Amino acid sequence: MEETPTSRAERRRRTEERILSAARTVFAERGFERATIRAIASMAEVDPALVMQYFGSKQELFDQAVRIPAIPPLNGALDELVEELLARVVIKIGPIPQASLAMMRSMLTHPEAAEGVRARLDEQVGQLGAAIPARDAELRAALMISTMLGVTIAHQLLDLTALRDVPADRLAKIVRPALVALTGPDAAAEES
Amino acid sequence: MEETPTSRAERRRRTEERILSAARTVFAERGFERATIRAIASMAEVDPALVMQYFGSKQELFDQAVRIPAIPPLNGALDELVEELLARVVIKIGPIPQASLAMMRSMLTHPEAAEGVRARLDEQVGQLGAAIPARDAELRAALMISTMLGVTIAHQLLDLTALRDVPADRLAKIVRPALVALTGPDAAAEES
DNA sequence: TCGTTGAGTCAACAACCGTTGAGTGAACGG
DNA sequence: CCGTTCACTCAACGGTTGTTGACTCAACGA
Repeated sequence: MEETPTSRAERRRRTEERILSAARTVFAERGFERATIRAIASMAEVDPALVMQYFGSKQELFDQAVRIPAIPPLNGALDELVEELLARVVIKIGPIPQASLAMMRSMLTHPEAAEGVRARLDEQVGQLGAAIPARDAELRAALMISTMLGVTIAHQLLDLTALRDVPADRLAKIVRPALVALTGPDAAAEES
Repeated sequence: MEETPTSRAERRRRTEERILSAARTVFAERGFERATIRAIASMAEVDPALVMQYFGSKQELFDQAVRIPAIPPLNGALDELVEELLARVVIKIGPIPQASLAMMRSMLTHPEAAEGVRARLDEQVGQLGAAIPARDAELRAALMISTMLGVTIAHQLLDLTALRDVPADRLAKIVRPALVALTGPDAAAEES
């Protein structure tokens, strides 16, 4: 069973990843302000000073911890985009990356996190808006994103009782028509 | 011009309200953790110690500051309810009470605030669900509330660029069909 | 008029947190 | 084999924050 891999580079790599993992967990459940370097170090079974030595500051640790490997682009036909949105925040109910949860948890109280989320959402709004034919394309896209954001927050972070233990496909089935409705007016309903 | 109203009870009442007002402002824009008693006291032009003397603790100050005078009930026909929801979080664009903003700002990082918001939202979900005929009434109600929550957060707290300076009625016009879609299946679209 | 009450201030304590610098011992390279 | 490097620890500093106790002074009641 796994001999102690006493190799310098290897040990370094492992404890660094252990710290990052602990950081993601603690940031995700407490948010930036309440998360303490000491708690993260303790969970990673490491001295707090080591965290500083590796990452320089709490903010840089946060940045590295929430950095998502790639920004999955958002393009294709409108119907596929709706489905993709649903898949991302509803279907992927368990494996919503802890990095994203950490960012969302902190976005209302930590300015840097707010900026990060805003930038990422703005980007998605742009991509999504490009696929919407209606006037107000960007506005509609922003409202679609806002909707998914609200569902995610209520479900994952606030833990609304009515949303507990609801299978993903039931959520998707109900939310889908709402998203479609946001994509544009399907017929009349236009007046001065 | 307003002679100094040197009456003991009156002075007390006024500075207390000044502190509460400052608390609402600071809590709303910084959240519970980042808001400091000293900052609140400074804004109220009062010594920090006085805040403690009046309210006992930071948490009690928060409780009193975000306590909303009455819980506006939510009942009536379904159409009216949708309109009421829209009115509350979209139309009332300016005068969303600072107390509510303070609670929302803190709800992701401060457990007490989270509990308060959850309780209030659960209550609204119950009231709204009672007016929805479809099966999954409560689930649908929860998703409607979640949608409005998302729009409010994106618009008021995150300040999404696509939602900046958008007149309230334009928002309402686009969001309304989505809310209606969440109230239930209007026709077929039901299979195994 | 005079003792009492209470609004408001000042200085400080205790705890916590991010951060730092010196130090230790084992892996590394020659 | 030995000096160097480097992962890692220990103890502490400095700043901020919630909170407290003693104090001042003007309004109050008799």
